Amino acid sequence: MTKPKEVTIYDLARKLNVSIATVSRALKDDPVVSKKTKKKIFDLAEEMGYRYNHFARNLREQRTYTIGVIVPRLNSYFMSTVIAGIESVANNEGYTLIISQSSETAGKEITNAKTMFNNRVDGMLVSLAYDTDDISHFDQFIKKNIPLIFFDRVTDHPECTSVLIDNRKSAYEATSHLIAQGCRHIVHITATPKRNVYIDRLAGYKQALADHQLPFDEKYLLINNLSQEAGVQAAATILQMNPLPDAVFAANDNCAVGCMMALKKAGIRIPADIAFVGFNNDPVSTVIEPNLTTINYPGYKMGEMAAASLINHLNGVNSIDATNTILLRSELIIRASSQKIISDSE
Amino acid sequence: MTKPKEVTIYDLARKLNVSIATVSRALKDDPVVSKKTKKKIFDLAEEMGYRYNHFARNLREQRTYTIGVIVPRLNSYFMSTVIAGIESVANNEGYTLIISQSSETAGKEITNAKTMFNNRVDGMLVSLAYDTDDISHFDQFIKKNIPLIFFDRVTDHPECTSVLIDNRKSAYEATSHLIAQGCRHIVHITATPKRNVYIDRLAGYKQALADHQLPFDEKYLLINNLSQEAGVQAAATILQMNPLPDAVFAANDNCAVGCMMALKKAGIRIPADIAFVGFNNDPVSTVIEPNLTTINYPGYKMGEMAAASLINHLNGVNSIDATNTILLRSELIIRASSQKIISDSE
DNA sequence: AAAAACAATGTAATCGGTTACATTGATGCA
DNA sequence: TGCATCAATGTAACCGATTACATTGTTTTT
Repeated sequence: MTKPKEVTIYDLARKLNVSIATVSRALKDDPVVSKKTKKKIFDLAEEMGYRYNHFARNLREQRTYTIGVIVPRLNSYFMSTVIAGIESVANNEGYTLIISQSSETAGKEITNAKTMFNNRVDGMLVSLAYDTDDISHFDQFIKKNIPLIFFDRVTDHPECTSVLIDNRKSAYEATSHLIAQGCRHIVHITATPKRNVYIDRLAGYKQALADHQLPFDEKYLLINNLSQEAGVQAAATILQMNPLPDAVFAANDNCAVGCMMALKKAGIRIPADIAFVGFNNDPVSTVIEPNLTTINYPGYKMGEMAAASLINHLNGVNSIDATNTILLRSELIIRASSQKIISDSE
Repeated sequence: MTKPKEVTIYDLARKLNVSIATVSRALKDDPVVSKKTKKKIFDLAEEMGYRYNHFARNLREQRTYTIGVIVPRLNSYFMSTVIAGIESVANNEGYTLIISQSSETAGKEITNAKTMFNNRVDGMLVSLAYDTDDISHFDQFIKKNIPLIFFDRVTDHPECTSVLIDNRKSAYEATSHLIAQGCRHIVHITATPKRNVYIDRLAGYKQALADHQLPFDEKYLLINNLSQEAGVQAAATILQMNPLPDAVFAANDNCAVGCMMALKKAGIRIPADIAFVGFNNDPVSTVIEPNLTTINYPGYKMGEMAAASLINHLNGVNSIDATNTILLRSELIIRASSQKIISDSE
């Protein structure tokens, strides 16, 4: 029941008749300590089951070697892939992650930010919630010079780097692809245009329409929370439209899938009657029938890039300040859900 | 560029002409400090932007208020739901989480355990990787009296509590359901029987067969890693079988889905030719056609229970030692993929 | 051979809290 | 009035590292 006493550098020093300074230096492999002494110290540390006390160091160094991560949700394929990328880099560099989810609400995001701040993270990686309006809860970090990097769901901030894809271009490609398939009445389902990803995808959609002399019709713009259920509701709305649209471009795969299922149930043929394009390349896109055309983008890489930038900055290797935005490549993956014209055999 | 100096209790004490002891006590709302003094201190702390230094406390108290979480993967719907449950409880109780994934490999799990240990977590919540054989990497926690709770993928350990469902019973129900539908040649797809979840599901499957006078046929037992791709390969194996089986009970939904898709492509009708039951109630189970019959179990609740037990134990409220296992309820959700006999209309 | 240079190690202050024990002043009671 | 009691606050040791600066002994230089 009683806790076994921890071994400290004092214990090691006493046993070997050296000073704690020497032990401390030896343990961090300082070249100033002789090889012989180092070996003795390493061996004894091993033998006595010494373990490093981060808190003593943190207290002294005023650093924590901890990175705070706030994501909208963990249970999306994309986000957990990003986190895997972040983790691989962070682990490698000796940083620990504190991960929390905002559950898409600004309130939880604010709470999480406060927790991170009080835990004195050395840096922050953030992807914003749907409904976050102002980002003043991140000012505390800026004020204390704690670097902050946004990824995917970013915001324009003079002091922060962003890691993301070109959402505008991707949406442009998706929409153009539908137009090339002969679609003229294209619905766009997206979330409240607070987040860059939705603003930009909408812009890309509009641009594609404009470039092909198609009018933008407000009625074809459906705003919801992009959940699968929201997709089902969107289907109901679509079924009321007259004329029926001939394509849907949804800002994520989940919502597209919900919508497709509901439309199919209503007797709509996909892609013959309505073609579909989603966004994210979620695994579900290859389960739904017909398989969903979507935009693929590198989540793992995005996590790696964000973490690497942050850590480089923390280590003073290169400053974040110079870089404002890191854009990653994305691509349109064409599957059956959008192919009205069968061009190449599969 | 220079870091603004942090405000400490010494600064507060100096400004108010009280001792640091009084400030420290006031800040933790110790009743021994007078209300007037407390108020003064709280107000000044607020005004000066004081923030609590966890590291000083941790160093002194030899606690970290941190819980380590190791899961096989984050990007599964089930696991991220569990984590959401853990997080809600931990946050509420003032604990911080360190989350990491083993990526289903023992090697990574060992590394993660070491990291957690060196970060001096107060307690551990673990769900084991596929291929973890021995769990000696958790001995270090036991030895230091750091409580350890397993959830879902558990192991029998005299010192540890487990939180899970009755996998045997669930698998028994699933299999019995298939038998009730008239199936006689039931394939079971599962993972290496190292983890309780797979051992128990297999046992439940066998038991159901035995109770209905059906023979257990080794050929009908397919072992793989339960990924979607593995499901596709399983389909190829199934197609070689003679006679063709009339049902598949897969130990997770993902694999079932992969298998179903491949079989459908080969012209097999589901459930007419082969009925399907999965496990987990992953969202994908309602996307696949026909919708997948599966076992639903409460991930969020499981996370809550595991975290609550651990924290109660840490706070000395109730000892873990007494409780060895916490079983949660699970249920069979019948959908189209297994209904050969249409009993009730939908 | 004395001085300078250097390698190896030691001393002691510091980080910011917690808390056992000590002190102070006010109140209660005989 | 004098002593016990108690509420409120203070003093100082402690947690375990880091590191600037000091010290020691050895080697190189002239």
